[in-house]
Amino acid sequence: MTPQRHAILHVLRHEGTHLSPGEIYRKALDELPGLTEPTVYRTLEFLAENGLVRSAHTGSGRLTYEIAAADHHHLVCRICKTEIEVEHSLLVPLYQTLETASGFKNLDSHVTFFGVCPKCQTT
Amino acid sequence: MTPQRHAILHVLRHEGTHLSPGEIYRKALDELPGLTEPTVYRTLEFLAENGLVRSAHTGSGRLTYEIAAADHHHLVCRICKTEIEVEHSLLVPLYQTLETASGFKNLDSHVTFFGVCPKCQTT
DNA sequence: AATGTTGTTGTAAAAACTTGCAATAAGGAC
DNA sequence: GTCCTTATTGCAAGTTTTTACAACAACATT
Repeated sequence: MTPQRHAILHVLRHEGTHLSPGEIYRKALDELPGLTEPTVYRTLEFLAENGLVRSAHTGSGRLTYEIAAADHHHLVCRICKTEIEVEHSLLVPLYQTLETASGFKNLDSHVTFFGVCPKCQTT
Repeated sequence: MTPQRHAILHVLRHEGTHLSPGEIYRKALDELPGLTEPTVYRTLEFLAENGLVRSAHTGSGRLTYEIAAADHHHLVCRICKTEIEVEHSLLVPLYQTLETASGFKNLDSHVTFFGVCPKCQTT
């Protein structure tokens, strides 16, 4: 655990929500001047591989990171970008089906679904 | 339908598989010299919104595009990147649950799941 | 203590992607 | 046909993300 990794983890823990690499970089810079962008990207990748943070896809194909907590997924409104969390328990049946059907194991516990939220359905 | 859109659709139809925006740009350039990168990105977004192509997330959070065909999803091996298709029918129960639980509608029919394929499980 | 190995970082540059804006083309109203 | 509106494109510049590589620190071996 290097100072860089601590700083980035601290930012994510403190913010509590998911942030883009750029946002993380700017915030972590306050804590650790001299930190560079490539390090942030590499560190986030490292932390994600080791289960300390989670990455989530945004609609536009960029990654966003948040501190690892209880397994959950995201459901994002395509129109207004409102976002709600989905409990992992809802996916368990699907995951069992997928594992049986494909032979794959260890399926990712952080998927982002897109749809249209109740508010935007009426507009 | 502009020449740009035709060229890009043609590339995707011809290749049959999913490609990155950069690959699409380089291939479409042969068909339509003068085509520019921003146009490719904007066109892909447009075609995806109108259901002519589909975008899929890669592990690293980039988008990849393929010609729209029967609804399906992807299951990608985190280790060796092997990729298999998952029929949409397997997700139908989950989607019904999600829609009931959240009020969201019109859930996206192109999700990418990550896991470890049978081959890589033994290694 | 000296050496070698491994892993992490910063630097510099490249590649990928996005944005704002002016020019152009296409279609509708009159 | 002319004018107006809307949509799409290319250009130029910006931002974000990735890559290659050299320097450095930590640690094990001898």
